Amino acid sequence: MKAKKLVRIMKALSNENRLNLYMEIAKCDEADFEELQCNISRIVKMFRLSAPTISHHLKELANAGLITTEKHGKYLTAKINKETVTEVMRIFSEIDRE
Amino acid sequence: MKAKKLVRIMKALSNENRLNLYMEIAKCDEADFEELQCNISRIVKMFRLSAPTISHHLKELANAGLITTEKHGKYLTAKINKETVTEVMRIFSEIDRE
DNA sequence: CATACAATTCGATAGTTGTCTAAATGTAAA
DNA sequence: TTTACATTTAGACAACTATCGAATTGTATG
Repeated sequence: MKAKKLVRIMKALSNENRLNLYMEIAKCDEADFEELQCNISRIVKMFRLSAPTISHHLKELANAGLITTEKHGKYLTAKINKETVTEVMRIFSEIDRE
Repeated sequence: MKAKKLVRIMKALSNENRLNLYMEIAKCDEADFEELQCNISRIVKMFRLSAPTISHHLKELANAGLITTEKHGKYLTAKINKETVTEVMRIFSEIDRE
């Protein structure tokens, strides 16, 4: 992975609210009924942040390749992009081995 | 690991120069003669950044628990804190599994 | 169609960060 | 002890970011 891409990933996770948002999305992935759980309007209610702010954060997470989003009717759902997780792990595991 | 700690780690790696600095220190760890290789004054010459800026970045990396530094005479050396690497990997591997 | 609600876009603003230069401090060696 | 060099501290400033409220757009449903 290019350094710039990794920077974008790290930057996306370097804000507490955005990191929690990502973690919350990760939790959903675990659950059986994704559509129900990872509904963003539900998340907007959970976090003490305005809808525009959540929308902005989601875009940054998506932009970094950390999540993907899908629109179902008027609702938005998000899920983790595991490929990116794997790539990040590979980088850290190399550092660990050195 | 607490979210706040992870945020500090991510923030430390979210700047391109600081990430490259960290990677460079990781490379040193690989080499046989650490003292020679990871000398910070050498790194200051490598990067197109002033000494104060490098000093500032090193402090942030150290503050996040990503590196440790040691002073040998007038020289400073740095090395990767592998414990932190392991912790970060654990978090990502959990996300990967979900 | 009109209403309600989800999400996004826009524009503003306070706070944070990366970087520098200048000055200070620490340490080795002449 | 003077000099030289490594590093840090302090202070400043431009650029970036997180957040909001208001306005807009999209979509389902009464």
